[in-house]
Amino acid sequence: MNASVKTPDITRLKLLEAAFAEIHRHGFQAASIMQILADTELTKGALYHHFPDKKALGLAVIEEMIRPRLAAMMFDPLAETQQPLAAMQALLRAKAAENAPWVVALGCPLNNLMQEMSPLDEVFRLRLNGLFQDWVTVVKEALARGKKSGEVKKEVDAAQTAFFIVSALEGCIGMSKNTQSVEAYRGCLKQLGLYLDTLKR
Amino acid sequence: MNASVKTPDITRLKLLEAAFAEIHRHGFQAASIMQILADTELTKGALYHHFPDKKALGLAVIEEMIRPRLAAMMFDPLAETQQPLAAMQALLRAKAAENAPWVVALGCPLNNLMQEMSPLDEVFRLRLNGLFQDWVTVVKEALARGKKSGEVKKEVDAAQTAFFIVSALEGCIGMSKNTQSVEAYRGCLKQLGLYLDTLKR
DNA sequence: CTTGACACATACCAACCGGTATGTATGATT
DNA sequence: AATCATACATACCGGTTGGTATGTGTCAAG
Repeated sequence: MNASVKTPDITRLKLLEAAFAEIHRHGFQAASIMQILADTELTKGALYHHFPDKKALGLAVIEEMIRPRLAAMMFDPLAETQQPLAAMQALLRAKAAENAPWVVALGCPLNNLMQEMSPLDEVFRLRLNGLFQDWVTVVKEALARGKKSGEVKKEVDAAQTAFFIVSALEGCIGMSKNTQSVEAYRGCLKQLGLYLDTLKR
Repeated sequence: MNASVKTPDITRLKLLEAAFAEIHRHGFQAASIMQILADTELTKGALYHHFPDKKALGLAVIEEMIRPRLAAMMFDPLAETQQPLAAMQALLRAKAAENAPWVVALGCPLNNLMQEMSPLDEVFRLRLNGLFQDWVTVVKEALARGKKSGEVKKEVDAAQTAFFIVSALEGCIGMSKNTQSVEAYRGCLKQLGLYLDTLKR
């Protein structure tokens, strides 16, 4: 009956991708199960076979879709750098250089979910905060290495500064989404870059 | 029948206050009309007499609840200062000194709505962005005055920097909400303060 | 060849949603 | 005193939601 018979992991992946897109567009609460099924051309039988409920689907999206993307984009480039400031500057320049930054249209998937779900559901909050804290930790340890290598001022509080950098970046993305302006986005990234310069020794 | 007869503006205000709280808790889409009515001990007749639909109620909350509060808290202190950096530092210290910052629990009402509604509804986005831009403009003009008075470096791009400052602040609040940590909140505000110092001449 | 687990599809449901239509008490106007 | 708009209250409605119960085709094991 189905075109692709007996390929459960592919089906699951299709559901995750569609759910990721739908959640990114409308948020978790407003994300429609029916819309996800329409996008995937699947049925409720398939979805509820792979996920016990909507919440589990959302959590799976966080762990299996958002986390790996964020890791590839933000964690890996800072993984073992001795010059975190230069690496982050390069990262910001690369993001600013995109001709159609997708984050300006719909924002950062992680931040969107954090703002929506954290005050509403403790399980969601803990998962999202775990991912966020991992990010902050990556930046923090990179800054610590930068202090050792002499790129970063010794006075810099690595933990607080890392938290602030990630916060400011998410803030820039969020405000640019609201403004719907790539120009504002690039300007905000530029100012964040200028701030990073002040951390140099 | 009703205890307070013929007091339409009071009724309207009660609806706005309850709607503001409900929206702050659950976001606009998830805000329940029935819950607002339960909180106010009113009925649908009252609500739909004062507001044509839910959307109009939400927009009224933005203009009549969020805007004045934001203006009192953030606009007025910077209105005519010649030392914007000092004024903002004082503002940040005051916010950090609160023993139970309400923004850590539920976040900034403006930012919450921006993140949720901007990609979904253009009317909402324009209203929210209007308020946000007013905020940025207040900061921008304060920075401009600071440049004139000699407090702020001349190289500072007032417009971009103002956008960044507000973005970073909203970012700090949002991330702290997610972390549910007053300590993180204070640390983030402190780092924002250190950034402001770098704008000094 | 049969059995049974897996991977779905179909049909159905109670709950809740925003919104509306109608009824009614009150106060001001004429 | 009669009229009428205001300011609500009550009852109701269609649509959508997430979720479930049941049916069915496929494949692997025995």
